[in-house]
Amino acid sequence: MRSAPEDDLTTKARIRDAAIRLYARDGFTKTSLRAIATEAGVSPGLLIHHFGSAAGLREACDKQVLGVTTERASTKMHPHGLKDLMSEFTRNPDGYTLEMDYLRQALLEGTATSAALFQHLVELSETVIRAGIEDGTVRPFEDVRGVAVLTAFSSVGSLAFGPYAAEALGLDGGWQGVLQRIGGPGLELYTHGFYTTDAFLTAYREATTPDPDESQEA
Amino acid sequence: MRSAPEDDLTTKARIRDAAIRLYARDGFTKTSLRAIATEAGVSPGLLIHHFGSAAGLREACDKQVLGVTTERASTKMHPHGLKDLMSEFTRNPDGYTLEMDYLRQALLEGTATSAALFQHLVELSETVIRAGIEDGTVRPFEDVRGVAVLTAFSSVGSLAFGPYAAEALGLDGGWQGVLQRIGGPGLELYTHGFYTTDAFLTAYREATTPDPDESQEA
DNA sequence: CCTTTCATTGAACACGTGTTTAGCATCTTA
DNA sequence: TAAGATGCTAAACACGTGTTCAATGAAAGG
Repeated sequence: MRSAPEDDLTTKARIRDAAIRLYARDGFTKTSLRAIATEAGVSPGLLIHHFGSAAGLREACDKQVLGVTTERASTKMHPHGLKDLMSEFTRNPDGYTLEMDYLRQALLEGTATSAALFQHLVELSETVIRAGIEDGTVRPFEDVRGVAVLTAFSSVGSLAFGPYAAEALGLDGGWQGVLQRIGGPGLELYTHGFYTTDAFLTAYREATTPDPDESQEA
Repeated sequence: MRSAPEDDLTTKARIRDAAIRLYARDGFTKTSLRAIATEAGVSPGLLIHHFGSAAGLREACDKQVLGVTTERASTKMHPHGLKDLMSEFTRNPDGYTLEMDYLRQALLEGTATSAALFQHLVELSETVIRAGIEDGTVRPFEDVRGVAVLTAFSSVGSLAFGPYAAEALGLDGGWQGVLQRIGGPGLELYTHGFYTTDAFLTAYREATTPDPDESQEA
């Protein structure tokens, strides 16, 4: 009783897939309707006949990519943390690259979609962190949301700037190789920390909690 | 015996500054020559008369912004770590916003400039980390460059996606407020780590060091 | 079979872009 | 003062963009 999936072999779906491919590869602003039409082997007018406008096509692509990724994410997310998703990813890295590159471009685009994407990731991080605190594997941070934003910065940063990091690390292939290289240091950082002492933290706390009677403190 | 600085009041400099302002605010692709001309109170043809082409104007802007920021960064970087730069920044946050927003756009742009910028930041992070390891304040990581990439992800992420995080945190004003909010959790994370146990790290290490004679290990 | 609908195309249009060109005014310099 | 360079403008050009429109082909339905 599927409604649309069997519709996925039509020219309309072919156009959509071609658009997703080019959007993911070259970005949204640098991809013209004519380029998509050529990629799909079709005339430019047909695109807007099927999707109404360029914005309509973009919307359909967003819906498609967001649909499959959030579906995958939610099914892989509920049981435990990111572990399943990470192992799933490392098992078949190529299965996600198209959607990931698309999300990367959407993130770099600088529109309301980018903001929504980022904030969605923050919410997700916060949920995971709270669960980790609950079962005792994650430190009970005061500002959980702040930590969630921080981890979101790392995740999103690795996705958005992974290709550049690949060059810096002498790897080839975009963010996929970077993720594997980064896993070790990341876990090391996340279990043992970065500094050897808590001098910086205590100094920061003393500096940022300026109790009004600071002279009487000693 | 200054060569150019006194030239900084001419219309050519006014055009350049107007361009930097618009580039920083709206991004490069969304800023047209005509918009810059209007902002500078000048005719479109004058821009290319002074700078040869749109690319020439862009280049001049890059040179200007990169010049002042790297000058500031190097003078503030040499003595100690980021501490001076951070305190300097928190003291007068508005003094850097224009250049930072410009760099943000350059980072999000997705050209060779973005990659160069990121890689420069990785080098800088690595230098700082190595210095920290030397004086004993930073943990002696195996993969220093990997950690440098990781910290670069965080820095660049906070710059690039700070505005979105501001919305997620209920702050207003872009990445400036986010940095202040993030400082505490960041330091907490960097001194005590994220996890409470090293279970994840050891599990990862066991999984990723598959010595060929694993059965004889015990 | 005829008709009606729909997918598809090629050419055109309006618009915004970077760039060119000719002209004008203004300032410098001999 | 006359001449020449320079700062600057207005109008136009070539080009790429998204979009429209009339025409054509094929498939579906009565």
